[in-house]
Amino acid sequence: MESAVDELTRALMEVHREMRAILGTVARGAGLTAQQIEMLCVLENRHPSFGELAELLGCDKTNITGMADRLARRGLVARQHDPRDRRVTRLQLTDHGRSFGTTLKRSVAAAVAERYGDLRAPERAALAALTQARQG
Amino acid sequence: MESAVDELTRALMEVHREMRAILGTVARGAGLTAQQIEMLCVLENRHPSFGELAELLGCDKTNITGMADRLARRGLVARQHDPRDRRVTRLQLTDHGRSFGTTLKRSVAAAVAERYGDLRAPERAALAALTQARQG
DNA sequence: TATTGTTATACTCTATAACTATA
DNA sequence: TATAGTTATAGAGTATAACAATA
Repeated sequence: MESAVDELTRALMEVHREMRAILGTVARGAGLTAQQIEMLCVLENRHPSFGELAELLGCDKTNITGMADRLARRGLVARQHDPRDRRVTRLQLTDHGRSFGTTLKRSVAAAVAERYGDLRAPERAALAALTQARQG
Repeated sequence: MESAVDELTRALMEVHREMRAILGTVARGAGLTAQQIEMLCVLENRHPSFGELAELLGCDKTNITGMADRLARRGLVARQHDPRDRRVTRLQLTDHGRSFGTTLKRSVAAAVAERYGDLRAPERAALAALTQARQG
């Protein structure tokens, strides 16, 4: 018999894997990678430093330089120097990046609806609670 | 105001990103990659063909060859030829791979407990049901 | 001295196209 | 002819170590 935490872990792992497949498909169709879509989504409500981005994405800060370069080359993001600490660089969506991100989110939402659209209210509430509880 | 699907998508994206960070940290500590951990987890209850593995992991089948090679080199998985169709190869956990996977799952569960441990029982049950319902 | 972002390097993940073996 | 896995190739993600600029 499984403990409550093991059961929760198994469910979260499966959600993670299915979302990874969805993001990969959407990214492929848009000529991007899943990691790039994730970065665009993270930037939607934030203007983080490179170090903060690394922590948000769960990777080393040395990776952020190259990812930012590749997204900047496509005109989706732009570097912004922090005036209060000249060591710090922040990343921002461009207007193009923001509208492109909106299009991507619509594609992801369509795939989510197809895959999870038959969810009952309790499951949806649980998912919402999962992420909202941690913001307080 | 957000639609129900948009809200669900946002929650799933956030769960995905946080699980990605957790898996990355656990993988780093174990000298593996997040993708390798995912493959070991997928193999726990299945013995899929390479094509099925590609679909489960949301990537092209050409990637599976190299991933299987690298995990086999560490003695964690083993190829198995399907006797009914000699074109098909299936992948299996070795005994070592299974016990190693159990250790990894314990690390992931510990991180999940720390991050999501304040969830109430109803939310946990709903989340567990989230993925079980879809198997029927 | 410590921190932030960068560069150099090596390995892994990823998709596309072409290939071999089997059906 | 069609399908399963492989190989070759190129680009992207990843961590470690060393570095320049700033604090």
